[in-house]
Amino acid sequence: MPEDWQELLTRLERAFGPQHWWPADSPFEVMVGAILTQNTSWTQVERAIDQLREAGLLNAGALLEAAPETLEPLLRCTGYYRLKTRRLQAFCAFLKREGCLDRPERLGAADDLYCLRRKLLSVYGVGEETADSILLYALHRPIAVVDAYTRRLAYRLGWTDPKPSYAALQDRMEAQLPPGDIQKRQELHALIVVQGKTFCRSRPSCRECPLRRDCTYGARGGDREDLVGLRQG
DNA sequence: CTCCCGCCGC
DNA sequence: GCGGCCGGAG
Repeated sequence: MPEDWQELLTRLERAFGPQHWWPADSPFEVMVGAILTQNTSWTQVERAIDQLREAGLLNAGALLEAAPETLEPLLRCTGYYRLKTRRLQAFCAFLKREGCLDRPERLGAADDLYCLRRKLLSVYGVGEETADSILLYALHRPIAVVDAYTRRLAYRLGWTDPKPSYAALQDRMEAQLPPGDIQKRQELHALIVVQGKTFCRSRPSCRECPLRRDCTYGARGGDREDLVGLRQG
């Protein structure tokens, strides 16, 4: 399959069904999750969010006022817990500066997409992927999210070099997606994550992969599971 | 042991 | 570009 992100979306949706990520959660919860999930599995993030909620700290005002020693034990299970305590509080301080401490969903309401994106990137602990996840899933802005799964999949499909830059890959996705289509962008990223966890893992399991016939990686013999027992290492 | 929806500071 | 941050699951 030549590079075609809409076709990819179609095939993944056929394989895995619609995902509807984060529809029920509050925007603030999505923002917290986006920060906590940095280099961390989502199951641990859910635990931490539950613990914050039970402690009554799942709102920006409370998080900002809380002592770091209060937050750290609750974030411990996500790893980098001291770092993430600082990042969460930095983000809440940013919400306060923007005048939406108690209305996080209104963040950047008056800003255009790229102005708001630049603001987010200026916050300590918010990089491109975190910023775009917040824009797309918490604030419902139309922007394509790139992550490690996206890079890996694009490379294995034969669409890119091994390490395309974030901006380069994002531009290529944006060039093919209907402008302003939020739902397609949300579903595409969600489905790429599912694909990345299920089949296109760092140790790929290509045998039952829905993209097997479209993928140059599998066709090149990249399926490591095929090699188990044949290699000594 | 590796891997997990990265980012910062050097 | 690279190491540090960090715990938990497989």
